[in-house]
Amino acid sequence: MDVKTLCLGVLATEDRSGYEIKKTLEERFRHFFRAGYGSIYPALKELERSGLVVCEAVEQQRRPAKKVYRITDAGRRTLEEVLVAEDPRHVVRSEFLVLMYFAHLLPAERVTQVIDAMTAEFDRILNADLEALEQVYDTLTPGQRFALGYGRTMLTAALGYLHRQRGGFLRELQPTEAVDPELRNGGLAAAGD
Amino acid sequence: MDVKTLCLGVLATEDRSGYEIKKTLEERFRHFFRAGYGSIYPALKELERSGLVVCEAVEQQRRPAKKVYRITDAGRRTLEEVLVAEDPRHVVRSEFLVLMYFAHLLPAERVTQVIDAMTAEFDRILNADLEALEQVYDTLTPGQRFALGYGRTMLTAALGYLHRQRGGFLRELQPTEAVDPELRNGGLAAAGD
DNA sequence: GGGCCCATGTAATTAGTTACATGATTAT
DNA sequence: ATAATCATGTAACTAATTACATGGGCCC
Repeated sequence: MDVKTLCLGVLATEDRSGYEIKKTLEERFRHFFRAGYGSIYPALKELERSGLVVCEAVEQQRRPAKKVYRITDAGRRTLEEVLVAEDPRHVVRSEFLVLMYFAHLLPAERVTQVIDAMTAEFDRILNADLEALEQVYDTLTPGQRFALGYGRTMLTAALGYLHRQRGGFLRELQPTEAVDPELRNGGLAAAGD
Repeated sequence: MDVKTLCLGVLATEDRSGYEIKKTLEERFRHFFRAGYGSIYPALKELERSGLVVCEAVEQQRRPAKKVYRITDAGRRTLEEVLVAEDPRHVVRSEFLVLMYFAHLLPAERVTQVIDAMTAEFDRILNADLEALEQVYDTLTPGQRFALGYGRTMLTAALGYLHRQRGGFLRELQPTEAVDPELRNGGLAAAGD
């Protein structure tokens, strides 16, 4: 499943230009898929070439003209085929966790800074991006709600974990003051949620 | 941050061959980073070329010889520099959620099958892979425990969400029987956890 | 005047996956 | 005998990112 499939999926609901598809992806797929113009425009061109979408230039007042794409019947068939045939992957690639994993090799301030930056980013996604989606909850399909709810659940869990672990973790990284074994054990217990 | 950095990080703790690095990544980074031989071997070659690791061939009885890599001082410096300089990303790319997002375009059985497969995979990672790590909890650094705990928290939250939402979601996808608006509202409330 | 939004696109580069190629030993 | 594990590597390919290139309109 690549950006071509994504575009086809977005176009299955409504005709859109490449630019508008990018906006849609930013609004709705932000927390689980991202794509830039550098992959969207070539994808649309390729979809057109293979007859899965058609394209119409639309002039606008006081705006550059845009190329609006519409999915064809062949496109709908292909979309369903792809979504039925491929087994979907769920890949997390976290340089953040890699850095945490190697925390003992780094200055504690750096670790602190990275945790706080990650917390801020998660918080922003949850409270700005996903909140905006809640506003239009009624207009969403069950699947869109499912994906939204999944994102909300994961971000909430992540923020909770960061909040609970931050203090104890950073204390453990300080080699200067000896850590009470009881406390370290407390860290273990706290990790269990 | 690429596979080169990962290898350097793993070697910062202990000398290892490419094959052993792969095993380590599978055991310990499975839920947030993966790399195959096709990226690990070239990475080690490049690290050696730039003097960040050195390599020694080790003959073994009844086993093929292996090339054990050791990190150099320059390697340790570079590793820290990279981990301090780059701001780490945390990227989720979920074809699973894409498929859920487009669930209304698919047969309900397909959606069911995909949810159940995802559930099984999460369950396996949580109960086999991460459980094995708990066995050696005492030998882990705080950072390794942090990463482990994060993974456990996320997987538990994901499994909880899938478990809670599965029934209601699949019912909503059935267009045959009309859905009681009250129930649909119930789905909304349930999504709020 | 500066910066952002709308709007489309290409080229070079990066990075990683997949498949191929080889081969001994060990366990079932 | 057959599969799995140990062990290394390359070549072709796929896919996406980043940077570049262009240009009008709108808002402060």
